[in-house]
Amino acid sequence: MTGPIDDELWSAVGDPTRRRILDLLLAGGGGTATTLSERLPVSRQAVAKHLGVLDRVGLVHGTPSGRERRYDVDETQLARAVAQLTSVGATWDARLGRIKRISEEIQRRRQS
Amino acid sequence: MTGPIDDELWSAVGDPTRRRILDLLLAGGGGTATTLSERLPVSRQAVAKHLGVLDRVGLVHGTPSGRERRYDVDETQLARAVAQLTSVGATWDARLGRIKRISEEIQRRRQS
DNA sequence: TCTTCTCGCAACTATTGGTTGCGTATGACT
DNA sequence: AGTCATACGCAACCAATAGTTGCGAGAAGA
Repeated sequence: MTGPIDDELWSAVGDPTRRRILDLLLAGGGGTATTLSERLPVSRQAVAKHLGVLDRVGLVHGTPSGRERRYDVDETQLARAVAQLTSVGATWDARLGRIKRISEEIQRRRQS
Repeated sequence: MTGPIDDELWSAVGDPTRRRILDLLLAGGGGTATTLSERLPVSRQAVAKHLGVLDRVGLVHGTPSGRERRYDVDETQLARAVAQLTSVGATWDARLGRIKRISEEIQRRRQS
């Protein structure tokens, strides 16, 4: 339904700093490495590196504007990532449910 | 609703190999480092390390049995992880929706 | 012009996911 | 019992990455 799982997308959103960067970009409607680093506990260069990997996997898009480079979230790609998160979650959930039903079944048989 | 986001849990399931290990444990009803490594493209020691971090964050539980150590999924903790995945996904989804509505609103105002 | 700000590049460190090799202990077989 | 096979754990090593600092360059503004 959601296509093959994209490991790059996962590891991109697997990093806590990158998740916070996405949060900030969503909340503030975009931003630069400098403005983002002011609200994060890491340096501007660290943020720039993260923006680089987010850009490479397509979750954000950076456009140079004068002496600064503004980054914005790619909504389509983020929606894709969200779909994959919920998809994997649903798969595990289903397996957990099946295991629970099976173990209950076994218990029932033992008691009879 | 789901409590604070647990970065350790996230980075635990952020690794593709660890996700596959969880898949295999769920599908096979547990396993050992050796049996898992037979179905994975990495060595037994790599799997053992991953099982170590999964154990530390509580997603699996290893019990020594004779000369082997069997690992099983902690269903409660995995359910917690799934809840966090879907929670973050839902948050992003909501923000995406809000942004879309706002941008549509702005477009509407421009046209009038 | 001169200053200031933001960016990008380079060097360096720590952590982590991966490997191989080896020693040890437990289970199995004769 | 004695031996063989197997599963594990530990250590050393390598590559990639998340982080740091320092510096040079280019655009904006006084």
